[in-house]
Amino acid sequence: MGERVTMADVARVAGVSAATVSYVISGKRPVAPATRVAVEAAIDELGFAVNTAARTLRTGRSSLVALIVPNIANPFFAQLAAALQEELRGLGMHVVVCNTWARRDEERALLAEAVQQRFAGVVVTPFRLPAGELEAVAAAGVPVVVSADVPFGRVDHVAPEARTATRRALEHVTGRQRRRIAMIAGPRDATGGDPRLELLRSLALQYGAAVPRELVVRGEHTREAGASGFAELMTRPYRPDAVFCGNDVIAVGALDKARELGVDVPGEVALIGHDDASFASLVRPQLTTIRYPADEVGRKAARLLLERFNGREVHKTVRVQAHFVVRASA
Amino acid sequence: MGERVTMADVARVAGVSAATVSYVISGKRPVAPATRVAVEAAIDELGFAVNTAARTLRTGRSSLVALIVPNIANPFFAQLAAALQEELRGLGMHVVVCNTWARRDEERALLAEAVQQRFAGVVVTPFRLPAGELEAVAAAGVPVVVSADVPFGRVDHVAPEARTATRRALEHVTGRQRRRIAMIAGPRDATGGDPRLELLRSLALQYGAAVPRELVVRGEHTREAGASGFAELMTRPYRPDAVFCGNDVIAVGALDKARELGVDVPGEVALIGHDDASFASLVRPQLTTIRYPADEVGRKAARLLLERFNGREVHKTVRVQAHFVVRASA
DNA sequence: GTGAAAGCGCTAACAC
DNA sequence: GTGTTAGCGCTTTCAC
Repeated sequence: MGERVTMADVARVAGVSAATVSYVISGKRPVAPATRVAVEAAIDELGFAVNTAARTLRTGRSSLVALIVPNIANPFFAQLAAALQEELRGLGMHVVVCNTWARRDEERALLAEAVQQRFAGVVVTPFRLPAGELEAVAAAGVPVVVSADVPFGRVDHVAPEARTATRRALEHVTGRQRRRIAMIAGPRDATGGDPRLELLRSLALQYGAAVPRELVVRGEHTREAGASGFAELMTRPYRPDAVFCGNDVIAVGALDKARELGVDVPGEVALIGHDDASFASLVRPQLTTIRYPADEVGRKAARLLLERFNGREVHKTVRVQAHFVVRASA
Repeated sequence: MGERVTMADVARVAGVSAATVSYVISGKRPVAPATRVAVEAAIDELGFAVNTAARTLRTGRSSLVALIVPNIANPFFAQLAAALQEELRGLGMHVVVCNTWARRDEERALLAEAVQQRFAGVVVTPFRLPAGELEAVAAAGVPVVVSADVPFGRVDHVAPEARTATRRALEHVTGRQRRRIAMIAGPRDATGGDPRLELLRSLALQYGAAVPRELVVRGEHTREAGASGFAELMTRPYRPDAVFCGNDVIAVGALDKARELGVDVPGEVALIGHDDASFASLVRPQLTTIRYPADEVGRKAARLLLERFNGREVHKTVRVQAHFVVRASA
């Protein structure tokens, strides 16, 4: 079982040279039908599979795609990973998962490694990385797809189209006479600021609502931060009647705290998340949220990577549609 | 930025041979302190990193560990992945995620690939794979760690110790005068049968309860299967007053259906899951469940792999403790 | 304690 | 349409 089968073996059995075997597999130059058949038969007979290490060494291009995200245990990223892997699998490429824990040094180190090992590509959701550094990775020849609300330099980008969904959310909330809107946002030092907050703010005025500075609290994307953020908001003299959250994990934390404090959701305070992580429909009350389709992001990221492999040079942005999902929390 | 730095470059700068650079890095033979310092300085100066493709080609051993699971989007496996990656990261190893969708052919194909590409190791939760096939992988020289309730041949094994937790669950349930115990179990054709069901059954009698054949329904590990399984149970003339579920995903589906049917949980029917997936404390009522510590499984699997790298030959089983977690559903 | 050199398996010029 | 060959960057004998 430990016997390595090489192209040389296949070549011998098929009565051709190793080069021809290589060309049959890659299709990079024409091969006579009869030769092709013989080679394919030999491949099957011997159970040959290309040694990717040798190929990588020779071509300077590995078959690995790094998925660099804050935390793969966040269901949003887990689902993205599944979709990406699914899409890449047919091409013989593998997805390597890398958690950054939202730390800049980890983001940087992982990216550097992707360059050094000549990864086939990188799909990244940067969090604290300076925007320019992704361009450097792309310039070094590693295709980069960023999955984020805002662009990170001139690299391929899967971007949500969230304007309409956010409008719907505001319509929904203001239609129920809620005007004092708060947000439990991400940390202040996240690269690219907080586009979800900015979008909400810029749109709120049109609906006769506002997100005043004193109703914005910040923290990590954790349940704990959601809980303490919500608690803080409830102490404000100008108390919010609707609370948006940077993502669903935060929203669940807020829900925890609301229950603890005896604050009725959505009676007293409407609560709205972002992402539609798998658990959003599991919590009670079920989470009203702005859905970002993780699996579509994964598929589109794979698509962008493929185009790069096929020679595209100019960077490109593709959009995925966000949707306002009304459940019970608002 | 695209400039490759090789050992030869480092050797030139340090004024030694490439072999010495290699030995400094690997520590496989003694190097004079002065030489070591010079080499390390050169490595830092040039920002050298070993080319893993070349190393893999030469040594016949890659730095990749495959995580082969039914679905990485299941929070249990996502958490396992995070822990595994965390643990392996310091050793310069990477985790490749592979979804099998619980299909035997995928399990087989992924395993075969791990052998062909000489992966450093494999962590697998088999589902429909014949037990013997894992031994074949191990025999081919790829360290295998199986994460499953029961052994899959003579390979390393991270096994839950669930007896005590299951006893506690039975005590809890029977202490509340519930004796008609049902289970929504996994599919019949899963390899290794259904150890969770068997354990429950073998213990139930000691608590004056029983899990009669007509109160066992089966399906995939999905929310839908949980819902339809629960619906089916509710039509039984001998209606259960406690329902155990093969995992928490199933339990959530059962909860969905209970709500739909107006069945009070835990009033009419107690509901108990397995795993303690992250969402278990999110659903309402919060899920009472038998917790399997995913992150500990990930860490221990990494540990077992390391021991193999360091030369252990005999297979080994390590245990992780399951715990009965009482929440609101039972 | 260190170096020289072979070779892992593949791809891509360069022949013919 | 096919073969020959060099060499990717590393590890590891073998030699000193």
